Amino acid sequence: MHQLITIGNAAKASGLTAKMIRHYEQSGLLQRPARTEAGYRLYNNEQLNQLKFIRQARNLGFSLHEIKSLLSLWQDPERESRAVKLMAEQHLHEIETKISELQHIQQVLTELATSCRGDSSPDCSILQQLAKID
Amino acid sequence: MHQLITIGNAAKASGLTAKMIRHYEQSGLLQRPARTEAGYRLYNNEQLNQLKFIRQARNLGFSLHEIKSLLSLWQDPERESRAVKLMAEQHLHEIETKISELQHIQQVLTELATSCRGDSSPDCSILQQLAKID
DNA sequence: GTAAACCTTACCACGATGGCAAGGTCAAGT
DNA sequence: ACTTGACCTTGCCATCGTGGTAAGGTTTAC
Repeated sequence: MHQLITIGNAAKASGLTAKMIRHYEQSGLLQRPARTEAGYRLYNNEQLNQLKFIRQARNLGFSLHEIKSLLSLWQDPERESRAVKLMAEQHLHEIETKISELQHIQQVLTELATSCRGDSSPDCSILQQLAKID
Repeated sequence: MHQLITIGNAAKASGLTAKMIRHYEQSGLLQRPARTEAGYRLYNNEQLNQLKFIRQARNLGFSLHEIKSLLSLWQDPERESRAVKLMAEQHLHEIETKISELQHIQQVLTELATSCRGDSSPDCSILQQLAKID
């Protein structure tokens, strides 16, 4: 099954865009694929799976830098699952930190929005609060 | 009290950096401040309050574009508090959407991290899941 | 044979911030 | 008066991930 597909089809099959695939190659996530005589990129099945892997990891918010490591680990038969788990936990920690920050903002914004009458008068507790000198 | 301060002191007093203050001026958030003969920017008290306002709004995650609107509303005695409240609610909605997205990621990552033994063996359910073809 | 749909590279853009370089200015200490 | 250090100026480049556009070459289908 050494089926080779062009970048547009690889994009469709992976859920990425051709633009992103080229960018990932440029960023060193992917090895340079084969080319036709005319210079068209050709992807085999293994490379397509790598693209899908990247997409899954992107959907979980891993950075390209992190994904580069994850791909290395994936392709390394000598890896220790410890290393992978560590990356997941670190990323999880960042996610949880961001959630906390956003929840704090959510709380403040909710209070502000609630306290503002929101009518045609210029009096606005939101602006008052933003302008407060603390 | 027409006390004029240079950008470094305005930065300290507002909690921004001089770099950011110049950038906000460049982006049209702030009117061009007075200058000394040597070209140093000089900020008065009203402008300092604007800087503090910007910082508060930035801390709530408003974009510079949104802050430009908020500043306009703040300075407009004819404003309707409705407009301000609407902006706050729209921003709140975006925040809540982001929180939901991150919580979904959090859930998946937690499951993944839990399911991986994290030892010296190469077997790793995280990688298996990322590589899954769905 | 031509048109549509694909591919190539090379640029520029976003948004908000940081960094660095090369230079001018001011204030304090000697 | 002179030096030193701390400030200020502008301008450019970098980040991160993605999108756009332009100018051109190639393949496919009719």
